[in-house]
Parts: sequence; structure tokens; C-alpha cells
Amino acid sequence: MQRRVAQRRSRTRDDIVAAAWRLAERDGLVSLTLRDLAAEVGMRAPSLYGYFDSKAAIYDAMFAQAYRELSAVMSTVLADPSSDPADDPHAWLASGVRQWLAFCQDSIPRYQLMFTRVVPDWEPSPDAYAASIDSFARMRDWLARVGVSDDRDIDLWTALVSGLAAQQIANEPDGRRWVDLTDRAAQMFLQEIKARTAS
Amino acid sequence: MQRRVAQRRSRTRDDIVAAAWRLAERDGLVSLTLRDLAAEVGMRAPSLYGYFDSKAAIYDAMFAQAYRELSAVMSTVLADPSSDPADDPHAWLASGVRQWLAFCQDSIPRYQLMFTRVVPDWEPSPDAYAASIDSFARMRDWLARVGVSDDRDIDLWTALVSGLAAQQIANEPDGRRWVDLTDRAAQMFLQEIKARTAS
DNA sequence: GTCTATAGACGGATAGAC
DNA sequence: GTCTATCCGTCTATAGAC
Repeated sequence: MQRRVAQRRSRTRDDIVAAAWRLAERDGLVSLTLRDLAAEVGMRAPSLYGYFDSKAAIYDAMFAQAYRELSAVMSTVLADPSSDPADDPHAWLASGVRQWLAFCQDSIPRYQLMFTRVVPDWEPSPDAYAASIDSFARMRDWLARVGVSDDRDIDLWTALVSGLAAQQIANEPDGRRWVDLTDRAAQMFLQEIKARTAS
Repeated sequence: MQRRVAQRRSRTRDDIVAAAWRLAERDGLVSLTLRDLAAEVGMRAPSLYGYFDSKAAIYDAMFAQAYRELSAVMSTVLADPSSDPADDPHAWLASGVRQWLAFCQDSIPRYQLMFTRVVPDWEPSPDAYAASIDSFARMRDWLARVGVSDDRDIDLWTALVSGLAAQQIANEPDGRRWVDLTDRAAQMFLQEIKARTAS
């Protein structure tokens, strides 16, 4: 019996988080309020406290879920059988970047919550933060497949791809102007690494 | 006599904007309130309306001032006699980037106001926006000095350098981890451009 | 030109009835 | 578990006295 209660409670929590994403999409991540959120799931604001301790806890749940989604995307990228990193590193890299950029563009509020600090007075709890560590580790694995494992190289890489995403989303959220530079960016990066190890 | 009045009014406006920067530095850009700001200049909140029409107008003034400061920095970069772009394009580029990154790191609130959208429900007025256009034009001039004038090339460049700044400020606001990649980034970019025009 | 007083709105969170 | 009622705080902006 306890089981049943816990399950329903967990489902309602999921419903609330899903509703929160809908509202974030509609009104903006920062404009999310407990009153609106409660109305979206057919409740009144105080009832939400039966499922979350605070508004920050809701952002935490959204943050953790977002990183689990990213980890899932990265799993498929890592397991992609149509591309062999050893055979064509450039195609491997570019394909992964394109999927990551698509993930970012797919939801601006999600992008903001994961990668920027737009929510005032909130930062992920240690618990929620752990999910992001995992996805970062997957990115390292993915880069290692093309022989990139040096910390400085990875820093250069993160600057490059996060710059592409930031520019694309800031200037042209639904466009492809920076996304279409993915091939050039990947090639440029690999050339630099190659030239480096050669010398 | 009218002149005197206008001058003092203009000075008080400047004082208010300077106080706003101090508070943004102390409490965060988003936490700026009219009460705090008025107190910082020895007034009460309503008195500010004698100098600015709204809080948004104050952000506008800060925004425009920030871009004027950046334009000033870029002027000195462009006029630097110790570096000749034709002679050593890489040194020219890297030096400029380092100065731009130093400008960004010098004030995080200023960086946020200029390059991110952290302030809810505010965007620069067309008037304030004009100042940012000017500084973008200067960046184009500066890149043109090393033969980079194609729009796609410039997009790749902005992604690269804005990524460096974003990563540095997000992960290590006072550090140099990404700043120290400036040389590599500039070299990498120039190599890519060269390889491109060669083929 | 600056003040006091306050309008008017919105927000997170809590108490306690049912 | 959900509700109503409400606390308590925040903020921008305006009205009107001095």
C-alpha cells in the first residue's frame, strides 16, 4: 500500500515538472510562478508544497531532468554505429556537435537553465549538480574517441562549441547561421590538435 | 543660466549611473533596486524620477556607457603602434582578444548587461542599442586589418571569442584558464582562414 | 528638487480548516 | 491532500505637500 502512495506521489511530481517546462516555454523560465504552475496542474499554489519543499526544489528537479535528457542524447551519439571515430574523426565530431546544438535549440528555457545563470537567487543543489557532472564525463569519453583527452584541449573545445550555441541562441534562436559553421569548427579544431601533436 | 542647470542635472545623472554600477558590482546586476540606488546617492527612490523616466532608462544609460567604454578600448587597440597587423597578424589578433577578455573580466555585471540577457523584462532601447552597433563596426574594422572580412568568417570568430569569455566567466570569473588559450585560439582561427583561401 | 505617503501589483511561503 | 485565507515581503511608480 505504501508503494502505491509513493508511486502516485512520484507521478504527480513528474506532472508538475512537465507543467513547469510548458510554462517556461510559454512565459519564459524566469517568469515561472507557483500560482501559474499550480493552475497548470489544476491545483492551488500551497498544494505544491506537498510535492516540493520550495520553488528552488522545482528548478532543481527541472535541472536534473534536463541533464538526464542530455545524457540520453549523448548515449545515442556515443553508440552511433553509422559513424566510426577512428575512420573519420571529423564526421564523428561534427555529428555530435550538431546533435548537441539541436538539443540546445530545441528548448531555450532548458538551455538557459542548464548552461546560463538567468534564474536569480538560484543555483543547482549539490544533488542536482551531480547529474551535470555525469554528462560532462560523457563528453570527455566522446572526445577521447578521437584522441582528445588533454584538459587544455578540452577547454578549447568547450569554448568553441559553447560559443556556437550562445551566438546562435542569442542572435537567431530558430536559425542555422552558427549551426552551419559546425563542420568548419570541427575541422579547425582537429587541424589545430594535429598540428600540435606533430610539432 | 539654463546651461548651468542642465550641466548639474547631467552631472547628477552621471552620479546615479556610477552608483548603479557600484551596487551592481556589490549585489549583482539583477538585484539593483531604486531604493538602494537612491540611498547610494543620498536620495529617496522617487527623486530618481527627476533624472530618469524609469528603471529601464537607468539600465539603458548603463548599457550605452558600457559600449562607449568598449569602443574606447577598441580605439586604443586599433591604434596600437607596437603591433603591426600586416607584419604579425597573430600577435595583432591575440593582443586584441586579450584586451577584450580583460575588459569582460574587469566587471562581470557590465559583461552581463552587454552580452547576456540576465535582466528580466528589459532590453536595450533602440537608442542605447546604437552604441553597440558602433562597437561591432569597430570589431569588423579590426578584423579587416588582418584580411578577415567575410561574414561567415566573422561569425566563426565571434563564436570563438565569445565562447572563451563565457566559459571563463561562468567557471572561473577571476581566473585565466580560458584567457590563456587566446594564443592558441587566434592561431587556430588564422590557420583555418589561410587553409581556406589557399584551396 | 526632494520629500512623505501610498497606490497597486506580485511573489513565496505558512496556518489551519475540511 | 487540497483548500481558503493571509502573512509578509518585495518592487516600481505616482500624488501631492513643502
